[in-house]
Amino acid sequence: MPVTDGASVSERTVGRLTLYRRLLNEALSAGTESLYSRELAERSGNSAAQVRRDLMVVGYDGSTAHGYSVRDLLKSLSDYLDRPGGERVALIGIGNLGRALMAYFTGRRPGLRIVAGFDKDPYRHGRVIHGCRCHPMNDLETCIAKEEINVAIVAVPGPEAQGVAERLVRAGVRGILNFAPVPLHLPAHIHVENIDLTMSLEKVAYFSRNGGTERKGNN
Amino acid sequence: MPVTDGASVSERTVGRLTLYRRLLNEALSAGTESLYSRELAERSGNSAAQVRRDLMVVGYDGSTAHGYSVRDLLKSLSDYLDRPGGERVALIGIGNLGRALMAYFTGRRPGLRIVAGFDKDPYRHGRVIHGCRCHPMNDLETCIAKEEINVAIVAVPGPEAQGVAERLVRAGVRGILNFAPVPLHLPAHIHVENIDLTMSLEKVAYFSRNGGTERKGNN
DNA sequence: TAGATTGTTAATCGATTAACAATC
DNA sequence: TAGATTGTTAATCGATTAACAATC
Repeated sequence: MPVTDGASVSERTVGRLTLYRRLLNEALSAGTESLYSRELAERSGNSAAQVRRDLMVVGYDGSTAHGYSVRDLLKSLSDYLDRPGGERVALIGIGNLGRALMAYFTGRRPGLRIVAGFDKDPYRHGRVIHGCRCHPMNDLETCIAKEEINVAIVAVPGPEAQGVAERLVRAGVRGILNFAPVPLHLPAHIHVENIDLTMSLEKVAYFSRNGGTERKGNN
Repeated sequence: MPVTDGASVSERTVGRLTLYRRLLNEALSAGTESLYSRELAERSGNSAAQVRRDLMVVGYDGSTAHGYSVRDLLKSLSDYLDRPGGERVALIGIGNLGRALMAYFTGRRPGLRIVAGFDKDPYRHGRVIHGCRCHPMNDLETCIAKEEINVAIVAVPGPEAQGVAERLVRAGVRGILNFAPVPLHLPAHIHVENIDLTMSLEKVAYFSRNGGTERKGNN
């Protein structure tokens, strides 16, 4: 039974849970039916204590005899992490990066689907890219309402990102994955996850000169 | 004068420094010649105390009268962050995502250039994409040595990533930006920065349902 | 049983923020 | 000067890890 919540969970913990899920799926494909915290720790690059603490939050109890049942744990993780019925995602900005993201997410995780694309370029309107139709920006609000979309990916140029994000929030979006290299200023209840490609590459460049920072596990 | 180093700097600090640099460049474009920690704090989404502490590590002193000189601070940041002569980067995997990354980084930051692409698909060998030639995987080691490359971007499918990463390290690469959704197991002195697109989207989806986690500033 | 693993709390570690004397 | 800002240390905060009784 999943924990009745109450305690809020950190961003890092949720990240690690999604990683565990992936590793558990791999294990299941390889025919492994049960796993110890120690094994999941090695594969994920975290400590065994952290794995146990993380798994506590999803409310699934392992056994001291066989560790964790892979199937049962996957079920608990899905109950904890996924929206029942699946998550419907909008993608704003169908440039080079946007199209690559379309391709990347298509079919990768069922239950996490990009169902609508938007671009200001009329040339792209009506086109279907990787099974997803591209709409004009004017249709943003109505389309997001009609399709019951809660999550959006912003892949527009930096100067346009803040305006687009504000429109998304007014349309009812609650979470944004932002690829534009600008800090978005939005209400506190909106969750924003920034992927700043240039910043990441600059960090790698810096530490490639100034010694590795043996950070463990996930980003 | 830049600090003679000694104290190692956290990954987060370096990330914020690159963000400050971007904001300072914007300010300079807008004609702003000096800035207070408070202003940089607002724009970056961090606290003023943190901005001051961060800027201390680059060894540039502001003045109590006018705050920080934008030009001089940019110079100090460049001295601190950049490799003299610029950073030469290799990109492994020229699929949808790889090509988008080529386009994204081309001309965005001079001094941070993708100078060689690699792919196992013979169809792509010899092609020039966004000004960068695509080589066969066999040439990886020789090409990286010849081009004096220290940093690589891995955009190959998950199952191939560990093998590719090990070859890169043997060839002399010291830092890797990894887009493959697998934890890389490499020597501790190699810096690995993971960008896990699915994990990031799953985190956004989770927190879009379970309340915003008003995280400040950068990722 | 003996040995290993679990859930869970206490101790540790590191990063952020608050505070303040020195400065302009 | 008075007010605001700086560099820098101390206090706070949160996350990770170590430890251990209970369990199989």
